[in-house]
Amino acid sequence: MTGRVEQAAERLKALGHPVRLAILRRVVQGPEAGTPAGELQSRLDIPASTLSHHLATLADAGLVQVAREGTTLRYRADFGVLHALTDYIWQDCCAGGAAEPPPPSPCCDRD
Amino acid sequence: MTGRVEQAAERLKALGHPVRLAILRRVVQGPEAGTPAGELQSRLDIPASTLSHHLATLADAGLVQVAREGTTLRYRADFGVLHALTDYIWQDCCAGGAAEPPPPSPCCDRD
DNA sequence: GCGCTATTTCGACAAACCTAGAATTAAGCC
DNA sequence: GGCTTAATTCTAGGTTTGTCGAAATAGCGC
Repeated sequence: MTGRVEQAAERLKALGHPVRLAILRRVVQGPEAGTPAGELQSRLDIPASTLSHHLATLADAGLVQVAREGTTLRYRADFGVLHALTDYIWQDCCAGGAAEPPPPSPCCDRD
Repeated sequence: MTGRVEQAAERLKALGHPVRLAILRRVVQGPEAGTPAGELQSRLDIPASTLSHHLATLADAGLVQVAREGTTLRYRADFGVLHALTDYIWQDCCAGGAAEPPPPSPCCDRD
């Protein structure tokens, strides 16, 4: 069983790489149905195997989800997980600190 | 020169470790003047050298600040940096996505 | 200066990560 | 089945990380 702290750490680590941050940005700005891996590859101009590796890291962390559509795989961001992560930082990690946390994101309740 | 993406990635990576997350939590919950390294060490029960290594990682990333007080070093969280980081995720990385970002933290404007 | 305490730096080792070319699987089409 | 495209998995390399004991540094009091 993976604890909450470990899960948050895994997700933060997954975000902690410039290429993966760039990937996520592209995925977020892409269509809601998901962005094909090939499109990410041509846009970011990195080898397909390297991209695939980073995508797997993001997917393993639960930050993005995959869906097959014929031969192409579409990746889309999981905003719920992303939200839970930033919430975690302020609610579970930094609660009780000297600074007021930001509001617990009452907006953005998709899924 | 380190770009904004690289900086955000470095900070996220620094957060992406269970022990460092635990350290940060302790530091946040400690006194505003900072928590001595020795107290962190006894509370978390990890070797001093290991702790020091993680503290250096957090400090290099700018997430915590150090201040000497006699022979003890006090570590305290930099909430401004922490805030800028969570804001970055939603404003610079995930802007324009399908989900509404959380409000750009109108509260908590310390620093 | 000497001793004492708090903390870091050094050194070494194993484990994990990043990169990317080559080989492989998956799906569709003829 | 064979061909083509899309993407992953395999394999291998060099680099970075995590851990921790031992040694070194920093500050204080005598």
